[in-house]
Amino acid sequence: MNKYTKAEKIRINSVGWMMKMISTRLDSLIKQELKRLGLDLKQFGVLMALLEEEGLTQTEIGKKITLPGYATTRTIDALEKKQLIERRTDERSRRSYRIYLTDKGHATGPELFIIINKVNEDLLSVLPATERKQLTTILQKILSAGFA
Amino acid sequence: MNKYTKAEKIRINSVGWMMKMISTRLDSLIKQELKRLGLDLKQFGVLMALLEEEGLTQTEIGKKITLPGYATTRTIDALEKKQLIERRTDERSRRSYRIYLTDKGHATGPELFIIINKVNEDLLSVLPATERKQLTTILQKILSAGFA
DNA sequence: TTGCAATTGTTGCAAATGCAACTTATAATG
DNA sequence: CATTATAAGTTGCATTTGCAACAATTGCAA
Repeated sequence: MNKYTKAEKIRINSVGWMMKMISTRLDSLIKQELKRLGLDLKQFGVLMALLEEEGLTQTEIGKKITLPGYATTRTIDALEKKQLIERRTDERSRRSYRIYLTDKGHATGPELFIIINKVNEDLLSVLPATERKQLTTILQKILSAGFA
Repeated sequence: MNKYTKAEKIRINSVGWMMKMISTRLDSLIKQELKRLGLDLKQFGVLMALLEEEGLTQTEIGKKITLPGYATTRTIDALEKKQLIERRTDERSRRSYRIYLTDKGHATGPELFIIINKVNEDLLSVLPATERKQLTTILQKILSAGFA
């Protein structure tokens, strides 16, 4: 017979389970780093989306970072109150806003990039370059196939 | 110059970011599947931990699935109310419980395994066997190195 | 042994979350 | 056009969450 129970085999071999474990840890690390900027994970996500492309609607932002509408609204409320972003009227449609970073918002960019790089380095530190590349390629493949 | 902004490069190349994206999607898929069992993600985690090994203390369960103490308490409260698990006194220590699955709890095992397998299959469907193996190996390496 | 520190688990309460309903605006259809 | 459907965004409210304080027990060290 086998020295593992069924559940143990699953935990050890399940890519999904392992990804969730790692992701939980990533959240915790990032949250920790964000604390000194006074930001939370959602705000971080919205800022990253806008650093990538400004002038998005709220819905577009939500899609990009997988955030439901009501949460996007509230996160943008919070970021606007901190004066990191601003809602501008969309001249093509009166029911949507176009979201832009303020100068203060742009200034957070470098700090956020540092956090991401630091966390990625932590995550990948045990892997040689070959495996880092393999992992990157594989994840890109999964995502570009429409998963998430 | 480069056709990508800095943030876009990060999003595309960041292993951490991609993992978080995928993990969010995994949560959503699993949550969806769990709905018909009347369970949430935390309860799912606790049950998986116990299917792997019974008789753990609450703290041990929390460590295994990365759940803080207060959440473990409440999740176990809920599972006990559903009669899927039971708290037994620990004869070695009067401040901790040993948690066991009930018959009803054991019976959920196969259903949970099916969910995991299904979600994993979705996740990996675009990858050939070689890459599946690579990914598994790499993730195991990261985790066994103490990340998470 | 006694006193202090650490562990285990629980809980009150404020804050965050998620659902569903809602408003307003645009698109589509006859 | 008028009507209906869809989309964008907001919000009330109940539930869930997370922090911090707590009680109870055990470990440790003087």
